[in-house]
Amino acid sequence: MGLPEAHRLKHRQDFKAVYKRGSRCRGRYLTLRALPPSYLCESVQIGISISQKVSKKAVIRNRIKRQIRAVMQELLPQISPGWKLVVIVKPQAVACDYEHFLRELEELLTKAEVLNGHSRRGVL
RNA sequence: GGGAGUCGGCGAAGGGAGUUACAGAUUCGCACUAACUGCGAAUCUGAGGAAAGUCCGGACUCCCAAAGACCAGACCGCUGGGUAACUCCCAGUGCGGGCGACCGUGAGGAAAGUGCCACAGAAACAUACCGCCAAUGGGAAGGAUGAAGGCAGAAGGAGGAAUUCAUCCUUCACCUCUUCUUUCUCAUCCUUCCACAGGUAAGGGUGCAAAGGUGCGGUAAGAGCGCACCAGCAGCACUGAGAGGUGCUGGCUCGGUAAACCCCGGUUGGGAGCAAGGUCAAAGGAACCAAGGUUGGUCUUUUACCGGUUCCGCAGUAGAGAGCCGCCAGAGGCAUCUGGCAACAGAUGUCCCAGAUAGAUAACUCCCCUCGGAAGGCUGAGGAUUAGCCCCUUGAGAACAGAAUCCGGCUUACGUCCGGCUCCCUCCC
Repeated sequence: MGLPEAHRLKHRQDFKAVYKRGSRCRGRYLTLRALPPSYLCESVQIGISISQKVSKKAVIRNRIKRQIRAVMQELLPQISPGWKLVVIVKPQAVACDYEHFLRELEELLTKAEVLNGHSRRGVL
């Protein structure tokens, strides 16, 4: 995984908690679930969910995951600490490339008020 | 030059550099308490030929108590070799296909037995629908010969007697016998016709398949009925390690199906699978079921094991999406040599080459290369045009596809590139 281990969302309970109590933002290609910080966790934890409905080929699913991870890595400094995020990939995302994901995620994170305000104007 | 066959190689995204990140190994440093562990740095490594399908064969692990014999079951099926093993691989044999290089092959037994062979067809293991034949038997017509008689006619001779009339004598007629002719009957033979019995399995038609095939003779017509060649079968000889091959002789012809049962030969404990399994703390309690049971069967021998299931609870850590081990040095890769036609084996040297577990390879920048597109310039050429070079901009550099315990195969998907050898056709010398 492209992200440092501290920023990974690994356990089933964490995923369940995000699905149960987190807010939801829908985009064209992705859906973002976000759980606000609790005082126990300090770092941002990110998980990615991609089902076989998106593509039956593991190669394609892996490529999308890697690209999303790369985007998150770039956006990581701007995210307020403590959030737990799950990115759900929609079937339309098969045709996307890195630029698409970057724009979409920045939009979704802003919508969910996860970003700490210092938007990078240069990217857009 | 074109087409084809076969063998092999390669296939992170053309080559290189860098930045930011990820995973593992090793080393070092720091923290810590001894370990485990955590943090940081450096170096190295980081998906495939199919990683895929999960179809075979194994390694490994556990369960079924252990061993032996027989049976059952399962699997295999041309020969020889290779391998840990295989339904895999190599070399060959037979058969089939191709002009050929070559390719395909589930290839023991159908003359041990049983079964099945749909539809069609007369018949699918023994039959005769159409057809062919008229030898044999039968029927019809004609002819020839023969035999015995009957009838009729003619001729001849001989004999006999009654009645009527006339006369008196003969003839005719009548009866008997002989010969000839005609006709009928019977028998035999010949010719022609019929096809009722019969002969036939050449031909037609049906079918995947129809009683060895072709030719000549032969026959009433036919037929291995005879002969020649071919195919099949049996025997013998030679040859090969073997499957087989070659030759000779013989009698004479036998459908297919064994991925139907079966027969023959060979091999073989079964099951579950790395979520296997092992390991880690100081403990137990409750409920229910069972009271000789444990390998596919039988027999024998010896010992061995002993209740089972579910739920609750258990410390800093017993984790259900899982802590550590298993878990990556291996039937390993590469090179050379030796043996072998080869598959492969052996020896020596050298190398370490993924070990994740929400699952590691990404993002970006720069330079060069190849290809495509657009605009412009230069050079050679008489020109159209074409070729080369330079500059600018933009795009592309793939397809199938992602390790999950590990190996050996098979199958499927994909693709250009590259190369070797071989065959066929055409052209030139």
